[in-house]
Amino acid sequence: MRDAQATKQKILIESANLFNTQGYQATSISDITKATGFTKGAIYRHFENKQDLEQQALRKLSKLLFDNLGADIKKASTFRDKFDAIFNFFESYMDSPYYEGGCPLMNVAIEVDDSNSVLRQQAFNMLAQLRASIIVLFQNGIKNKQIKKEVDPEYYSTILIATLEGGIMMSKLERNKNAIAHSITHLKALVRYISI
Amino acid sequence: MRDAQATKQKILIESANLFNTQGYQATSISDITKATGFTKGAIYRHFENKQDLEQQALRKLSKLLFDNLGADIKKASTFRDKFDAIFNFFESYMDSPYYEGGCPLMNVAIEVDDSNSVLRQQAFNMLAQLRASIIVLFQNGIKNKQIKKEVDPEYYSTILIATLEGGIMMSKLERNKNAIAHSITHLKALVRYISI
DNA sequence: ACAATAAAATACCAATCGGTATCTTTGCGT
DNA sequence: ACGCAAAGATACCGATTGGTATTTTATTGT
Repeated sequence: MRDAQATKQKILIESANLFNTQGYQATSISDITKATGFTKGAIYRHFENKQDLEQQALRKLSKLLFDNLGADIKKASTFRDKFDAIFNFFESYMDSPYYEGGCPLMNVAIEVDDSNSVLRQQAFNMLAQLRASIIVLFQNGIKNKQIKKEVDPEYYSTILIATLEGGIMMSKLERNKNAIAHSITHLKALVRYISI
Repeated sequence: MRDAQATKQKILIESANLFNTQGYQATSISDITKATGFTKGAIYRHFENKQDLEQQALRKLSKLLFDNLGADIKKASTFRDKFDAIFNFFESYMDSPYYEGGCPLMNVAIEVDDSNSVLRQQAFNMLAQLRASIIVLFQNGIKNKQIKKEVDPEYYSTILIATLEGGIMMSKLERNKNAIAHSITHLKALVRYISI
């Protein structure tokens, strides 16, 4: 047979890219055939329907995101460097070819507000996972006496994510890095402020 | 004749609502006919095409936003109260029936990344207007010796908007006010910090 | 070498899209 | 009271949508 696994991955990668840049609803199956070179027949062999493809594509984006972010955090040794890894990761949304359309989490969160949407639930889970991994950093910082013990990890993780996501949105809209750069500068000062 | 002005306004209001909740591309003309009770004939009498309707609807949302926000800011007397007015305004995105779909600026910014899109340009202008009006507050605060003179208005206005928009996104996704509430608490502390 | 079968291409489907041309209704000026 | 023009309804258009049934192509085991 032809390499079924390879074509499925290609369809997944290309459609994830299109979904993240143009939007999920705005991307048609025929858009994906053009991008992949495969026909509808190939696509519907590997995916039940468009919803299924959307969900699997987002899962791929999510995995890519957390794998890379997790690796970057792990690579950093000091807790301050770990936060910098997060900041750099978000700044890379501006020029990384892997996430052409910006943050997949935000893109889905804004596009989908349908209550019973699986996509929405996936975005919800992504936010939970992102917050959880940041909370761990704060907790470890407190445990290791690098962060003041009265700091509320849930509170500060929320501030971090909100500022980063908002900064990305602004920088994408203005097509320059000022907003995300300012956001990161501010968050670094904040981290310094709650450090011992 | 029937009240042409009234029907145009109704079409504008209902479509603005749909665009802001479902998305621009995701809202079809027939969606609008169902929401307004008018037929396609009526819609295309008042608007050249869907793009034209989208642009006029967004302009209406933008005007509504800045009229209300401007009035709230004007009503507040002290500079601290003026900032609170901004914070309250963003918090109201969570339950105000006027902006069911969240912040129109962010919604358009995320949905549209087409370069030559008029909608994108409108969102860009909205961000510029929002930032400008916040910068004025900082400048006046400095002039009146209520804010430290070394504060950079452009920098802090960016932080404010980023944190608020990000907080709204998170709160919308999580369907509770924690994120936006934390964001506002943090920004209030920040304003206090740069106050004299 | 050749079936068997999985993978992908092709050809179609009804429904819906944005948009237009035409017809009907409404209300104002006279 | 009536004609006229504006407002809106109706009926249609080609293109595209997501999806399916069927056919062709390629690979593997024997």
